[in-house]
Amino acid sequence: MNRVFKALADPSRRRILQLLREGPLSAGDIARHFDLAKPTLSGHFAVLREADLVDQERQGTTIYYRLNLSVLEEALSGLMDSMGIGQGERVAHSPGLVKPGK
Amino acid sequence: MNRVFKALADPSRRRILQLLREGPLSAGDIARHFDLAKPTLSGHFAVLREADLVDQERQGTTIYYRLNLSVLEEALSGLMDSMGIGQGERVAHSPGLVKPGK
DNA sequence: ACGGTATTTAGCTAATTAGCGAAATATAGT
DNA sequence: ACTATATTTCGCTAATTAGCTAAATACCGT
Repeated sequence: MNRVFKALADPSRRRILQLLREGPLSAGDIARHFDLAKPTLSGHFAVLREADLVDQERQGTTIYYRLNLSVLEEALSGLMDSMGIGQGERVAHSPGLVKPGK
Repeated sequence: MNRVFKALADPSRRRILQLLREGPLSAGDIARHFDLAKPTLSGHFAVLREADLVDQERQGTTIYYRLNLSVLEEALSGLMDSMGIGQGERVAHSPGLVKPGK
């Protein structure tokens, strides 16, 4: 859980997670959105992977990254709980499920 | 907002925020909970202040820190929004107010 | 086996960070 | 003015981090 917050501390990494929100992307796809060298991005992927925020899947020569949303949710709601934020229950907006507060 | 996540990346600083959840505490009060030198803690306070996560108020010779909950909420819900988490509205549990999703 | 594409690993540098002890500052009381 | 207490600033060190280029690895097609 500490790894998650460490991972979230970098803006590029937060941006990567945002991009993955739409669906899996290859390392190259992601790199196209940044002005950083591939190895630099690769390092960011490693950090996200170690925090378990993304999963990796090789498909031929390209590697796809997929957002692990549950880990992010867990960490954020864990922090919110520990800070006493949002003790309410969460109610879906439109076609909705009820998610318990913890 | 980047400063907030940078500030949250350190476990000691998260712990400090947690302690402040109960109410304002002096630097010394907080220091008592840690095994760190005062100057080290003072550095953490500075980071939290720069992130606007806490307010400082001098009272005589002691300085009190108060949690700035709204900034924390803002940052966390901002991230959640950008990640597509929690698009539901938040409903208070018991004696409650309704907080809009964004 | 070779050549091409995708990605990571290795090795480096510069910047940032967390920690410390010692000294400085600020306020209160005498 | 002096002493005591609370906290910060200064100056340092060791560890971590983000960035780079160059080289290595992995897989595919021929």
